[in-house]
Amino acid sequence: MNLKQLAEALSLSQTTVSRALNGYPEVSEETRKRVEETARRLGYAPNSQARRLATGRSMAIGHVIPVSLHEMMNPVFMEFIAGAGQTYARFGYDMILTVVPDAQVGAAYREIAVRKKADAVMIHGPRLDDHRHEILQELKIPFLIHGRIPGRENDLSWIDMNNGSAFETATDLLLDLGHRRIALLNGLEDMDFAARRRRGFERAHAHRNLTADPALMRQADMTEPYGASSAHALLDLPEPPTAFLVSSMITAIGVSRAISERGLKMGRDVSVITHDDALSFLPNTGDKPIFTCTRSSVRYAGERAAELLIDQVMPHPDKPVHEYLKAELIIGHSTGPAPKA
Amino acid sequence: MNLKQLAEALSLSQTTVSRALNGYPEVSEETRKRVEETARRLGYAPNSQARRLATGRSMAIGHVIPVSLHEMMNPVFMEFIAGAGQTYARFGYDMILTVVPDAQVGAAYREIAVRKKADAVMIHGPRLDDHRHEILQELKIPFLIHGRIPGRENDLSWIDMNNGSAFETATDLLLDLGHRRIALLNGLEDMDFAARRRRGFERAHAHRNLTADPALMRQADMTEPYGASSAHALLDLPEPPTAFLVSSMITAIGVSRAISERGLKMGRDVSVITHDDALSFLPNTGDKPIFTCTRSSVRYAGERAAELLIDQVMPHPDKPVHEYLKAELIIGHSTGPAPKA
DNA sequence: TTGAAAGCGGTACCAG
DNA sequence: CTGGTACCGCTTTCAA
Repeated sequence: MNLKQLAEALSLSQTTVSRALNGYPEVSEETRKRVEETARRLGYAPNSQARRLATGRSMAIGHVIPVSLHEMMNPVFMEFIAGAGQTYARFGYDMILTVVPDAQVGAAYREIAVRKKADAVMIHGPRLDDHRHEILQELKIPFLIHGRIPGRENDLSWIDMNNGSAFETATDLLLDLGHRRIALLNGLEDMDFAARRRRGFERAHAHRNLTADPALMRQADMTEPYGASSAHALLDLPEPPTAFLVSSMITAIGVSRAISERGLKMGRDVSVITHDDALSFLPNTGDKPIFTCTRSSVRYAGERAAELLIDQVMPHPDKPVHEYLKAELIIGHSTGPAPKA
Repeated sequence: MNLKQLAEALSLSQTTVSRALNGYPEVSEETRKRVEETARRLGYAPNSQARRLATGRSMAIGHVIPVSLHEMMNPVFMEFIAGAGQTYARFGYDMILTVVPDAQVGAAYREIAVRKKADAVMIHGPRLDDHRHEILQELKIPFLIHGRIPGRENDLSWIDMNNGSAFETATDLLLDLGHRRIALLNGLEDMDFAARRRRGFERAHAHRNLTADPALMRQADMTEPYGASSAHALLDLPEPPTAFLVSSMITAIGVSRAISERGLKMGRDVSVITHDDALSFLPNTGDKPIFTCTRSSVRYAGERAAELLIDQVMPHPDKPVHEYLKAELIIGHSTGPAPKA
């Protein structure tokens, strides 16, 4: 069933039928009703490819996600995607998802732009030395960054959470509780978000004329075993930390495992604060959640990001947009006063 | 840069240029070289929409994933998607991902089919009373099921793991170790995979003339808290289980947390076997992994699924295809002989 | 071996 | 308010 056939069935021109279906004002109400009714009855829907070709708009947004060695970003990417996807569906946009090895992301973006597969694209997980935005600017395709690229905060569009201040606040809480040896289990610090978190951690120390001990700071892919083995190693030190600040719930679960494996109790013997991305399968909720955390929903970020990007694509003024999401600090069972030495 | 411009730049017809680029044999080697070289230099790539319209093939596969109340499927869906996506990229297919509320999946599939957005689609997470395949058959679009729909094992294409026998084997292992009160923490049993796992669990008991105690069987979304609270509740019973068989690593982590919260030791006081989907962010590896498990990589399933589906779309005989993935049983730290009563 | 031209299924401009 | 028609950019048949 295509437009031509539908028009014939209605004894109308393709033009009129098309106009009726697309809500043009110059069609009589009566004709419109008849057209819509018949279209529904015959199950007609315009062929996407044809419409795209004719309009020049693909009504699709592209996401290129790298499957790097750093697999740990995946659950976060994916949760973000789920949020964005819902928004796209609501606005009639398609999401085209490209999953490629790190080395091919540039090529993947280029394909999308030059073959006109999408009207805009999203950048995930920016690194300190990221160059994807340059490719995209050269290709003249609108894009939005989930995160920020250092030095390009003002002229590129992005959505991000307050990584630095969230970690500063969390560190403050621990310092307020009397902890003086605090370990940081961070993500890989060539990622912008991790670099910011570390700076926030150090800032909190600096404000009290303390310096964070480098021996207590680690960075790695945010797996569960990373949390467990790091916690064991650090607690084995002659001067072990009394608290941990962790970049991911998954890693925090590892830390909590190590703590109980040593016969200690989290929140009493060792305090833990984690960042909680509010991943749907790892709820850390209730009136007093397991982990004290800084929480910011990645899924919500995805939803908002999609809206922002759709806005950029609309025939609009396109000044860069920025959206800054504030993580909340939530007190759970995992923190308490530093034990007396 | 479009075909016309490229043809002009080369002083050739669009026809010849198109043929040269698409590897048709009737083009002279010399012209082909020249065309390819110039295309590369000018950064030409054919517009996808136009090509799709002309060929009638969209070179895309659709995935519709429901964001249900049962969020817990997400990490599994997403890992599968990541696997499939890589395959698509390799074969030059696009993946179009639609994320909608449960109630709209039918409509979403219909949209894809009738607007010709994709050449084929994937069905995720089949339920016992699933009807998606009927819609798709009516729409005459090829599809593949990740999992099986009861009663339709022979005439529909699917890829699945051996849920039943994997859980039967796991239960056997526990019974061999002397456990007689074994708890099952299953996913929601209106999902086909969970129903099969339960039957496998019961079968293992039946083979020894035992019956599994219904009081020890639970089903729910596979969260971490579900594991922890269930384990606590069950271990509080007058006759507590000595072993747990769990449907997901995430839930198993909850179980392990409950065990240590009670001052017990997993693998000595309480045994645990979990199914391990080999999610990238939850590695359970090493020469002796934390959890004894049945393991089957969902990501690999995604890769294979994509290949099978692409095969179906190719101009080919299209008998239904089935692929049966065998989970391996891997012994970790979490299992041991049943404690003396 | 190359080219002209007719689609593919829509949208949108220009007349009437 | 309705219809004719020229594209959109590519593939593919038919001729040369």
